[in-house]
Parts: sequence; C-alpha cells; structure tokens
Amino acid sequence: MTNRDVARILRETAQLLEVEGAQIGRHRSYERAAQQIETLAEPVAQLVEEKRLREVPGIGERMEEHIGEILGTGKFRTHQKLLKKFPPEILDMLRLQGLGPKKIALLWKKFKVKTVADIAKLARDQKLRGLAGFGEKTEQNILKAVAAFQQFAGRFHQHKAEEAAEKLIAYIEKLGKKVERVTAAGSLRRGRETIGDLDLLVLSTDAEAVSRHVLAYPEVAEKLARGENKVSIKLTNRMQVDVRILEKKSYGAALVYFTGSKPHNIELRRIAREKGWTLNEYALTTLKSGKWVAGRTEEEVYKKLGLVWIPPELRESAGEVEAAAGGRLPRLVELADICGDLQMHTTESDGKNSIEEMAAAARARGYEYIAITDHSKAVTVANGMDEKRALAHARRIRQASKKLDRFRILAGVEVDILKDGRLDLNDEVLAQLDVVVGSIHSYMNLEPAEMTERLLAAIENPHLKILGHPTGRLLLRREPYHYDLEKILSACKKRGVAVECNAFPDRLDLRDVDLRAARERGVKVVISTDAHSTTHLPYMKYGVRTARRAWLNKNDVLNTLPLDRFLKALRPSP
DNA sequence: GCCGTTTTCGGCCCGACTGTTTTCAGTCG
Repeated sequence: MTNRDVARILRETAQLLEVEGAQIGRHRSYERAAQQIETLAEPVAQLVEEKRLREVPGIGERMEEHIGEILGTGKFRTHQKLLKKFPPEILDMLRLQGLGPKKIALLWKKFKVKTVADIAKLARDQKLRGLAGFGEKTEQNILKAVAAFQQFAGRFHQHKAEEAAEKLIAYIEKLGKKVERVTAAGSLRRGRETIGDLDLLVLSTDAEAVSRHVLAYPEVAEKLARGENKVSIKLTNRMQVDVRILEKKSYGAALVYFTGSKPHNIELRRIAREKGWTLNEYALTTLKSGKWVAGRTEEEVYKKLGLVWIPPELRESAGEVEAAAGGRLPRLVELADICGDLQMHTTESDGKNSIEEMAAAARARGYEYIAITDHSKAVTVANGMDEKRALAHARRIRQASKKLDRFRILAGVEVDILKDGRLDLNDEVLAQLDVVVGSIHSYMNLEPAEMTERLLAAIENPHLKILGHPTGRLLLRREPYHYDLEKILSACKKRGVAVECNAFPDRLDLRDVDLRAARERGVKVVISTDAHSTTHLPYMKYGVRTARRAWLNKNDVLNTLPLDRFLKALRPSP
C-alpha cells in the first residue's frame, strides 16, 4: 500500500462522514490525516514500524489504529460500513461543483439518488426547485456541473496514471527472465495532461505466462478481454489497462503504433505507402511480398521512413513529421537542464515544510537555486502574508541562504492579482524581493474583456516578473479563466514578463499548445512546481514534459540558466 | 478524531461568494 492508497481511504472516509452528518469536525481529522500521509517523505508503513506515526501532527491514538488496520488488511471497516450505507457513486456526486455534503445528503434522503445521472434527471425535470436551499439557478448549475463531470469522466491525472503504470510494470517484471522489457506506451508516454487508459507493451516469448500473471494482479477488478497476445483489465481504481505481449522482432513497430497518436501514425503509414511499404503494429513490410523491412526498434522504423527518431511528446501530428524529414526537430529541454525551481510554498503560508527543508530537498535534486514564493494576504485561506510579514519572511530566507554553500534561496512571493489588476502587496515591498510571481486566486468568472484588462494591468506593474498558472485551470475539475490569451502573451513579450509552465499535475498551466504559442511569440518561460511540500518537487518532470510537448528547447526556459544569467534574464527591476 | 488545555470537554481555517432567503446556509478554496 502506498501512502497515496492509505490517504485515499482516509479521505473517502472523511467525505462519507461529512455526508452522514457526523459530529462536527470528526471528518476533518480524517481529512487532515489523509493530507499528512499524502505528503509524507517516507512510507507510512515505515513510520508505523518505527513507532513514529504518532509524531505526525493530527494523528492520535485512534488514527494510528485505523492506519494500522488499513496497512494490515488493505481495508478500513468504518470506510466499508459507510460505503454500504451510501451508494458508491456518492463520491462522484460530491465532485460536482456546487454540490457539497449537505445538499447531497438531502438529495439522498429525499430522492434516494444513486448516480450522477439521477441528479441530472431531477434537475432537468425541475424537481429540485422546491427543496430547501434549491432554486431554478441551482438546477441550471447542477446541469452545468454534470456536463463538466461527464466530459472528464474516465480520465486520470498524468501522475496517477504513471503511478499505476509503474506499479503494474514492477509486478510484471517479477516474472523474471520470461520478461525482457515492459514499457508504457500510449498517451502516458506522450506526456498528455490526462490519460484515458494505459497501454503496456511487454517483450516476452511466453505470452501465456505473462497474461496469466497479469490476470492474477491483486488490483484487477475485472477482466475485460483476453486474447493470444493481449489482455485487457480494469483496475480497482477504474483505470483500464491493455497489456500487449510481443516478440523482439515487433517491439519497435509496436512501440510506434501504440504510442500514437493516431494522426501521427496515419502520417507515418502514408509515407510508408509512398515507399511501397506498409506499416502496422508488427513491422514495416513491403506491400508486394510482405517482406520484413524494419520493426525491432523505433529508430529503425523512423529511419527507414526517412525520418529521425521523434520524441514521443511531439507525436501529435503538429508538424513533427515534416520537421523530422527536414532535420529540423528541436532539441527539446530535458529534466537535467533545470537549474532551479521558481515557485514553492513554506509553512509561512500554506506549505508543509520550512525554508531550510525546501532548500535541502531542492539541493538534493541538483538544483543551484530556488525561489520561496509564499502567498500574499488576499489568499486568507492559505494564511497569506501582509507587507510586514513578507519582508520579515524575505529576511529569514536570505539568512537561510547565506548559510548555504553554492546554493541560493531567492526571496519571492506569489502575490495575488486583485480583481482590478492591482497586486496585493505595495510596490515598496515588491521592490525588495528577487522574484515576484503574480497569480489569480479569486473572481475567476469575470467576463473575458474584464479578465483581459485585469491581467494587462497586472503585467503593467513593473515589479511583476512571472505570471503564475496563467489560466487557472484545474485538470478534470475546473475550466480555465476566459480571456484573450493573445493579448496577454503580447503584453508579456513587450514587458519582459515570463509565463509560468506550472508543473503541478493538477494544473499543467500554461497547457502545451498555449505554451507553444508563447514560444512562437518569443515570450520567456519558467517551469515551476508550485510545491507545497518537499514531496512535490519531483513534479518538475511533468512540467518539463509539458514544455517538450510545446516544442521548447533549453534556450526557451529561463530556469535552465545558471543563477547569475537567470537573474539577468528575468524582467529587470525598475 | 485530535488537540490543548480552561486537565476532561469544547472547538475544530475562515472569509467571500452564491443563491437562497429576508438574515442565512451551503460551498469553495
């Protein structure tokens, strides 16, 4: 059981308790425990073993028992009991924007709603408006929320998909010598922001043994299909996985085929046709006699087609085939190019670790510098800083920095962009900071024209250096803000403001296509994790992947520069 | 269910927004 698994059970328990109307605050204990465990730097099982679990704030005697039960049995009785009391889809219903535990509980009591679809039907039939706290507008909002839910249903955040894939790959590799190689293909390999289902390719001579082994995987909820060299399963987390077992001779062709994207493959097949060949998942062969041409490795397949190997992130039929033919593929930025991380939080606002802890963790990743950017006062829920605290915090950051050799902690802030575009801290304070990231956290539903003006006004503030998570979207949850991105990018270019490629896997903001547009306009980019804990620093890889999907090379990303050059490349202070 | 005392039980992040009400409950972050 990973920390995330334990946290998920505790979090679901918290949500169900809230719907049940349990004693006020009890659910918060579960929520807090879930949060803590999710961000632990070491396996919770290890803490249990070393009897250190109780040292974690928010975990007391009972919670320790509960966690022990989850780790020991994989289950939690309170959780199971609650799931029996309420339909399992109640957790989905809670994800509908605008519906919380109270309203869900009322709907359950009154109408015995079992599914999201039930709720949608009641709203459509205008059956809800008589209910206490419900009106016409509520019904409309519910219908909107249901539409958003359905649009996102069945997709997973990239890090969740990657975690599931790595776990299953490790399990398959346990078969030993029978398995030569296991690779995740599909949209996960391309680094798409959300993943529908997993495609795993297994190089093995014993397909029978592999598929039997896969079906015995403890997390299989359902067998969907089983053929000679393919087995499809649904995992307990509702993710679908297709495992394909292949021979050496086909591995490269299969990797190309199953990595996709579909339009990319179509382009490749067209080229093969022009050359008198045909390309499928087994090989590149001649059309006439079916003679084998290539297929062992991806490089071999691409080469025969007159192309250099194309990085998976680019395989979206967005000009990459043409570029590969002309030898004009970019040299994409890599994780190893990153020298620093420019947005992160500490216990001063809503982060989990201290300045020193964040710095130590960043250093261990091989960085040269970071910026500590805690929230400003408008974000009250995150304990944002006012002017006085921001300055005191900056002093502490600089003191901490002085104690470190060959590593710099930059004093920064994630300052709120207020409704009218003003920044949430005064200029005198902002002028004293090294890195000012400006972000929106309120009034997210302004009319596009007003939102555009707001952002333009923020960019005009000479202290703003980086525009943080520029569109505010939350993947699978919230749509981006509506505004004129073109205008904002032009203004950023004009004023030397960098746009953020926020690497947090729920955000990935700017998204790939917009980031590419930014690059084409010559706008500077930084890739930052927005870490709220040392455990979030590794999310950098998702940001880099997104940047690669945007065709960014090292020179396009400011935080690939060593410290002195990075500081010079940022918007100059007035 | 946790925590910190007021040491044995009361409070639990809290302010803003929305849509419902007609003074506020529920939701969100």
